[in-house]
Amino acid sequence: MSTAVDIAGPSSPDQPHSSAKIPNEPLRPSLKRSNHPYSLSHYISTPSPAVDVKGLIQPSPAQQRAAQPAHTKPRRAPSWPDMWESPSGLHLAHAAELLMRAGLLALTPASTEQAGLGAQSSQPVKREAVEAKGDAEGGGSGPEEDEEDSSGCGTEFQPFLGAWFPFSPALFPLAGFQMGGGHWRSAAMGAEGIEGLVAEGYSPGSLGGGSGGRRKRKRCGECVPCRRQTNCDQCSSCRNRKRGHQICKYRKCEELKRKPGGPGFESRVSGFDLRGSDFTLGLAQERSNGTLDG
DNA sequence: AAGAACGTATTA
DNA sequence: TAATACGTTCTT
Repeated sequence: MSTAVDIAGPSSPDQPHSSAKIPNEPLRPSLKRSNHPYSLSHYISTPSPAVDVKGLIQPSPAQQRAAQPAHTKPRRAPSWPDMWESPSGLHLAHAAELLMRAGLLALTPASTEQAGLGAQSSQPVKREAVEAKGDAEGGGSGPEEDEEDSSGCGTEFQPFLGAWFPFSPALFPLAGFQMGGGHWRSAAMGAEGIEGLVAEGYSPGSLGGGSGGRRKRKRCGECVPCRRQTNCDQCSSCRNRKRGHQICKYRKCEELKRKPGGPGFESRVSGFDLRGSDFTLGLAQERSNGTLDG
């Protein structure tokens, strides 16, 4: 009896009726590639409205206008990515502020220290903001500056978040939950986490929200259905390809069949402890236990 | 709940 | 620009 999990399945590779464009490689090169051409510093230094961190603190009038509802009601309630991808980032910043007021969101030691300093004199914070602004605008920065930026991003990123980014890095997993579905990475990984996402097939645009649309997950390339190279041409998806826009049922990635976030998503979020790094530590533990992915 | 239909992101 | 296919909504 041949079942759906049989790689040969209803249509083995020698059968002629695989439809139009079946990749020989089950996995796209972009998925396999571990070294993404873009480093974190690229996204930091690349001007992008979605990465305009300065705008999170003091949104320009234009950004504030953009944040207004302005017109029609959304078809559905904003999801996490929607919030994350807000042109000004105001949703997330606002949420962070509310959490901070509620005492749920602790600043990193660096940030509290900076906050104290800022109470007396906002100079340090301002200076860093200005420097970061220069980076973000990337205006006139020579190649040597790029070099410096990329080499130092590992050490710059943490103060970058802790000092004047108005919320703890612990918020990043919140966004990451939805961003990556089963592939999200903890912010405890810092730059690695983000670059990991990129390396896993998330285009710069999808990460930064460039196009502002929803992001698509990609097939894992490793599950049995992904390994199939031929369409069955018999399932409803194959027969109804023109209208259905769906991949053959026997080739549908197991990972994509699950809801983004997967089982346990709710409990992980509800058990989220924003204070301190307990949460990120827990995530690391989960990861090492192998209970996180999959 | 499952499947169909559609919108649209992504890729070649 | 067309093809592919993921995500969402609608229908059964």
